[in-house]
Amino acid sequence: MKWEDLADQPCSIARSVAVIGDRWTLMILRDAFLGVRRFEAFQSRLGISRTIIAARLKLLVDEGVLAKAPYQDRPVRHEYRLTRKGLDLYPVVMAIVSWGDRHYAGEAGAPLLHRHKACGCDFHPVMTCSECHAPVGAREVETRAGPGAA
Amino acid sequence: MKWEDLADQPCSIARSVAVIGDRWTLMILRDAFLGVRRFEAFQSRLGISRTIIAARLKLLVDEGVLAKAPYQDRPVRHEYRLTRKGLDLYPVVMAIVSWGDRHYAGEAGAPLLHRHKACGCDFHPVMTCSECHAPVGAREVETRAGPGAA
DNA sequence: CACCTAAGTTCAGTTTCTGGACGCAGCATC
DNA sequence: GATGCTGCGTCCAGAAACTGAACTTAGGTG
Repeated sequence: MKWEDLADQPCSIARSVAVIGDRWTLMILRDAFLGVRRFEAFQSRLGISRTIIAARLKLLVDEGVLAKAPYQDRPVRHEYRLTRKGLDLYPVVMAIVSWGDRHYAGEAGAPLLHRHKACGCDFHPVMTCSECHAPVGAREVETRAGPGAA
Repeated sequence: MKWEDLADQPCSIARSVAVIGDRWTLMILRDAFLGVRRFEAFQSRLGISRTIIAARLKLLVDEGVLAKAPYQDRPVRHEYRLTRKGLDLYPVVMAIVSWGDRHYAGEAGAPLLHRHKACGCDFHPVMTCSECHAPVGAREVETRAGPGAA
């Protein structure tokens, strides 16, 4: 299977991974959630090839995860902002952060802390059931084919 | 920045992405959560080069996400099982599924349904605050440097 | 003995990624 | 009015990753 074929699979993971599953795309999204908006900023923070930055940003814009908006005229300059669809990736990013905090933080502790403005506490994300609101673990779920199956 | 340097960054995303941020690794993890355990099964389900399967499985075993256990002697055959650390990736996988369901399922609906055994309902994951148990959105969080910052 | 399975490994050819140089538009400075 | 700077890209040759197909190993089957 080629990676472009992933988008055509009857699988939400495959379709998502076709967009965000790239090596650097997740790092770009991390920075986007931290408030980075400009090409130069993404490039200098990540320290990778401008070619890749350009290609990844274009893919994310094409997919509607980021939107390009002018922030000045003469010369026209654009910035990249998370769209609603992009903001919906927050649980993905936080789940990855949380896993990294748990398994790779080491002695020093987490590199970043996240404070929930509503309650004022530093928190970590907990995945809960949309129906009964209890935390859900891998072993407590049964999977079966849905309406969009092949 | 090189791909391998990600693991040394003072950032939980970078460190996690160094392990699971590969396109095929996430697909392997999807299958692992669906119960796939054997080399041949991963290979035939994904339809990609055996070389890549072998390399990705080895990385996941080296990182302690999967564990290799013999399931028969004469000849010895091994299977790959999710470890505790691997099972901790469930929120990541479910968050990706959920995003794909929302933005790429189309008319047909979700390819897979997930039933929470505890309450018996089909559900989607909701990210909540570990402290106040309320759902958390991207805009409701403040980030700041933690003890493990550079 | 010939053929089969599971789990890899090896290899040559192709694709993708990479760093570094370059292009370009509009200022600002001299 | 030539030179330089900033922001945002594109281009190119070399390096790395991926690919399919064949091969290996260790035993099982008819």
